[in-house]
Amino acid sequence: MNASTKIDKDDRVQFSITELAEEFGVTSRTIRFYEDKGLVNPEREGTTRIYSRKDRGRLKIILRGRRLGFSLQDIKKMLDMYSPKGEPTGQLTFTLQKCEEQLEKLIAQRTDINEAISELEDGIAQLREHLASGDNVADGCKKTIA
Amino acid sequence: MNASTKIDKDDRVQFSITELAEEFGVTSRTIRFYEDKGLVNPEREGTTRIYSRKDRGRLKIILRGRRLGFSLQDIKKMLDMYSPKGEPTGQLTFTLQKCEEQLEKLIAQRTDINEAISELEDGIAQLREHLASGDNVADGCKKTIA
DNA sequence: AATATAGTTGACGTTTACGTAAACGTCAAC
DNA sequence: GTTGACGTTTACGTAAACGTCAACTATATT
Repeated sequence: MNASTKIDKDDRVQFSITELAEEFGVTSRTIRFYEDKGLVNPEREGTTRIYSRKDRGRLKIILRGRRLGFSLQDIKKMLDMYSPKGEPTGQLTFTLQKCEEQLEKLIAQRTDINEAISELEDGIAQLREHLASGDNVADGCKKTIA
Repeated sequence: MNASTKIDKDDRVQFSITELAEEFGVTSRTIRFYEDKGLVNPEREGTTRIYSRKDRGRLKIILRGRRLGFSLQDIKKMLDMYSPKGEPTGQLTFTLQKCEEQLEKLIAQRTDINEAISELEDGIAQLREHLASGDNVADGCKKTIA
């Protein structure tokens, strides 16, 4: 049980926690944390975690979900509703709904950020004026920004 | 000490905590919290906080700072460097620098958000396709979103 | 006086996504 | 037979910006 059980090289079937951690640019602590939260459930060899390709896939999904701003809770639900055998219709509509919600949130955020950016740009311009004119601001400037 | 000390109506000189809380749409607890953090320092009449117009101005600044995404710490520094008597030059350049930093952060955030939005829009489109075609997704869909 | 109203302090709770140490097991290599 | 790398569990810590609650106090009105 050595050369035969040992995996070849690149298209692995099993992965260690650190391998996946490195591959995805997170710490193993993070991956264990996801397990705590019920997002992954690797096999065990004794106590050591053994990750399958499927587990790896789930991790990929989790990480993308995070990038897209989903909470781990939402991601869990999406994954949970996926696993059953047959019709993933429920899961699909759920995911779709969550995606749409998130999309709206992001758009709202973008709006906010755009406003903040405008305000800041204006403020910066005014600050520069004051600094250039050596203005002895007494009480008027703070109204601009701070 | 009633009709004379009582403020007239609109261009007040003193404010209670709840007045300001309502005006700015925050709870009084929040305002006290800001005081804890050293952002405001209202007078006291006994134990009761009395906010001056200046305090109110500071609150305004604080709230705008929050909207612009500054941390309370940064806001505090901006405010702190303001109060001294003379040249607010130091404060101005500090504030300016912070503003520029924040502007960059916000722009970076906007970029991230825009990417996320694109990804989400794509994902949503694909989910819709699958749902429309009644696709019996086995393992391919989850690669899309979840 | 007693209730009502507003205000205060202090301390702990909340949320999210992990970090960080402690203390120990396991396995291969030297 | 020890070293070192990697792994495990348990559990408390962190950061930000408040919320919540309990127990008082102070003032005003009934």
